Formats: sequence, structure tokens, C-alpha cells
Amino acid sequence: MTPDLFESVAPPLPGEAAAEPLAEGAVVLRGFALPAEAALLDGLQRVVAQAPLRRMVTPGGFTMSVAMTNCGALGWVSDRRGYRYAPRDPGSALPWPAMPQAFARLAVAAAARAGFPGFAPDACLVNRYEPGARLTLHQDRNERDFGAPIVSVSLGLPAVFLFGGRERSERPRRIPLAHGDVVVWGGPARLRHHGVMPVKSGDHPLLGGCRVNLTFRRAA
DNA sequence: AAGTACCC
DNA sequence: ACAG
Repeated sequence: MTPDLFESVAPPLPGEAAAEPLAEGAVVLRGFALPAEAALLDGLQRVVAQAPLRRMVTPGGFTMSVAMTNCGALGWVSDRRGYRYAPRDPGSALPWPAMPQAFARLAVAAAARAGFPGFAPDACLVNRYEPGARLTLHQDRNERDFGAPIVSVSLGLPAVFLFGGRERSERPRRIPLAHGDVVVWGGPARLRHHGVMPVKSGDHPLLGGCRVNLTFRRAA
């Protein structure tokens, strides 16, 4: 039996989901996070207990619809002064919670599976989308260098991910994402615009009426 | 512009 | 469409 034929018949092993190409340097790993589901939810609970979710304000003075917190050495924050990475939670002046081991392990494994070995994330942004919450098309460009990929883990309610181009004017692709899906983009795709359509109301067995996204980056 | 407003 |  050839390796090709075997792969086509065998069920995917845990953590070895098929890589669905999105663009050069970008893939969707369907269900990749499912084997770590319980550990991820446990880590999420601990992070949110220590650094509460809050809706940040953009430089333009608007309150974001997505509630955010962070874990790891650095956290992404926004206020009237701008977007940046900070070592402490502005709400408590305490360092962000440590990145749970299950988070880091999953992010590193997903990056490697997507063709980015050696990913060493120092920042994990936790985004909570209640019904109607969205992110307009944007680029991740507050990191010091763009050599490392972005790893995005979807949990809870489904959502439509927008994946655009380097130019904001390029019409984005619409990618449905479900609980457990992981999107990775880097290399030539690192600076592509992306966003999330308004999340529809629903009820997820584990997360209830919300979507949670974990975004892993190398910020410094 | 990680946002909202307004027009069709 | 719109500005910082």
C-alpha cells in the first residue's frame, strides 16, 4: 500500500489534521485543537480569572465589540494612545498570566504542522465574541519582526473569518470556522489583512453563547 | 481603519 | 466612503 493511499483512507491522528491551503503561507487546520479541548478550556478559565476580559478603546475613541485579555510575557493592548504590546495588564498593573502549557504546546504544534517550525510565541491574545461582536479588516503589524507566523485558535460558536490581501482594498475570502479549527499564516502571508464577521447568536455545548479566539504571536 | 456612517 |  502506498503512503498516498494510506493517508486517503486512514482517519487523521490527533494533532495531525489535514492542512487546508488558504493562500501561499496560510492554512486552515480543521479540528486541530480538539484533542487539547479540555486543557484549553481549563487554561482559559484560569487566565480569565486572573486577567478579566475587557473591551478596549481604539485610538479613534471607539470601544471595540470584542472583549479581550492576554496571557504570556506580552499582551496586545489598545487605548487612545494607540496599539502596542505591554508586559502588564493595564487594568491591574500586574504582569499578564503565564501562558498555559497547553496553549503553548498547541500553538507550536500548529505552526509546525503549517510549515513554520521553531515558533516561540511570547504573546497570546484572548478574544471573546458575544453575538454581534466583530473585527474589521486589519493587519497584525505591532510585532517587532514579521518572521514568525500568526496562530489563531477558534473555540465555541462558529464564525466567518475574513482573509484579505496585503492591500486593504483587496476583497477578502470568507472562511467558515468552527470550534477546534486553527488558522496559521506567516511568511508571504504574514501581513495579509484579516477580520471576523459579526458572530451570530447560538449555543455551544462547552462555551455557551460566545466565541473565543486565542491568537498566538511572537511580539518581541 | 482591531472603527462607524451613510447610501443604494 | 471616511483620517490618523
